[in-house]
Amino acid sequence: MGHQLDPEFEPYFKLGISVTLVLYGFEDGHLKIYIQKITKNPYAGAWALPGVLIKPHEGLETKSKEIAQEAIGNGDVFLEQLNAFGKIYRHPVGRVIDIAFYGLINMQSDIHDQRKDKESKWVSVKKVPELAYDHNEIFTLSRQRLKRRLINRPIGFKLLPKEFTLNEMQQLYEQILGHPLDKRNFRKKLTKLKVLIAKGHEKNDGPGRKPRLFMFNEDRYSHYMEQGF
Amino acid sequence: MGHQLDPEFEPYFKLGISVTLVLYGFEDGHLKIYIQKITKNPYAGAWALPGVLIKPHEGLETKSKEIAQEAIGNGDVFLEQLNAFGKIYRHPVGRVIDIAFYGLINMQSDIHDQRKDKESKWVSVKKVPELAYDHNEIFTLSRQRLKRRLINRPIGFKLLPKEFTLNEMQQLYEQILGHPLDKRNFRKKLTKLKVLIAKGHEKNDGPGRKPRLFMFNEDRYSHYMEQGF
DNA sequence: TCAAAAGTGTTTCCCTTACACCCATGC
DNA sequence: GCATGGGTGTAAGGGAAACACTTTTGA
Repeated sequence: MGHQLDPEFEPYFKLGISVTLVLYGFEDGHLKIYIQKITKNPYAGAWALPGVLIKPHEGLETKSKEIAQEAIGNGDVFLEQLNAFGKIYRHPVGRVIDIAFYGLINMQSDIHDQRKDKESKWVSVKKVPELAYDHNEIFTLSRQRLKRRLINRPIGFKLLPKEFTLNEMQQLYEQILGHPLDKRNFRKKLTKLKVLIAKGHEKNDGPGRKPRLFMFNEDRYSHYMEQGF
Repeated sequence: MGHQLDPEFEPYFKLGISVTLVLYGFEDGHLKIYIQKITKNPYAGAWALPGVLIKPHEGLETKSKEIAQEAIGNGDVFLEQLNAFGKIYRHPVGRVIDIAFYGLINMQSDIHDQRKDKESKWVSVKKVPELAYDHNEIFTLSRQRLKRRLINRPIGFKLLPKEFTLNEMQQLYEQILGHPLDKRNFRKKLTKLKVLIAKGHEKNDGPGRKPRLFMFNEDRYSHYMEQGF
């Protein structure tokens, strides 16, 4: 900033702020999140969500995109702020307030680069291990938010490939909502919303009938994104 | 904290964090928020939401309660975190990240003390003036959140006096939602939810029939607060 | 007796839910 | 031909929305 700090304010400008990201993807019928191993002490060797401390001149949204860029080589993905986490002794180095974001990516096209500098992996949301700091708490909150958002907005598409089958989409919804859905009712609702455009048929490797492929209708999509269902 | 900061982390722990509060009340059929005049430069004389910078050992929730305590002499009110606001040049003194909360109070019983040290007032949400910093943006977001919350949770009661008439309650809902409601449908819904307990009749000063008074059913209330409608 | 506010039911429509069988394909 | 996954329709019930008049009271 270049400001000379007024001494009156001096005791206040001593906090750290970190930005943490819960990145969601959908692959092989499973909802997954991205985690990485911490390389530095303290907590070296522990799994954690990607995140960094910010410097005074850095912006929150910008930084969250940078985290995505480092994780998957792509900073141009859907991100939304979750909440601030301010437990007083949260970080071992000093007082840190964490601003958490969650992001939704399409694992087929949005991952441009798997990171090399740190050990990282995508884990099913059902098998998330113990994480460092209070990251399990952040993860839990992000799941609740994702569920709420899915009910009110068509964010599901962010997690699906360009072309997808209705059964894939239903699997995704079931995993986020945490309960099974009726196939016919699910399709009826989609039909009514008119958000889908039919494409051809996919080659299916296993046995069984070839599923129909769909894309989503961008116009309708952005309409519902603003207005809600 | 008493920590000696590792030099590696030194450039990071230089930010300021403020907590800001949008306090809502309902009076004379109007939804209102609490604002106060800033006494110090910069921005001296401008209206703003109540808020303060925090020190490294202070907690976010604790601080938001302290702000309520200073504003209305009562820190025991409903508060919920809104969002972090991180515009880089938001604060003239240095980089400040603001964590905003909103609160709901009953103006008849929760205001124990009107603050004396600063000029302050309650203004209708329809007449909120230009505010300092980015407080108008925070206010706007808080209104959206309040609306969303009202649809899913019975938070309306937080804003009403212990005993209230159905028309008062409907007015409140209409103001938060921003559109008129049908009187009969509104009452039908309330009846079905069984959240109300009938009390006596109020003395009405003007002309017109005496309205029935109601209290809310605490058990039902907390049930819906957890589960949603 | 008039003005002002409170109170009260019915109908229609649409969305939600529950539910079971046939179709295409690969092996 | 059989196992595997994909696809389809109908009926019943419940909540949402539209809609207008009567009652009580104070002046």
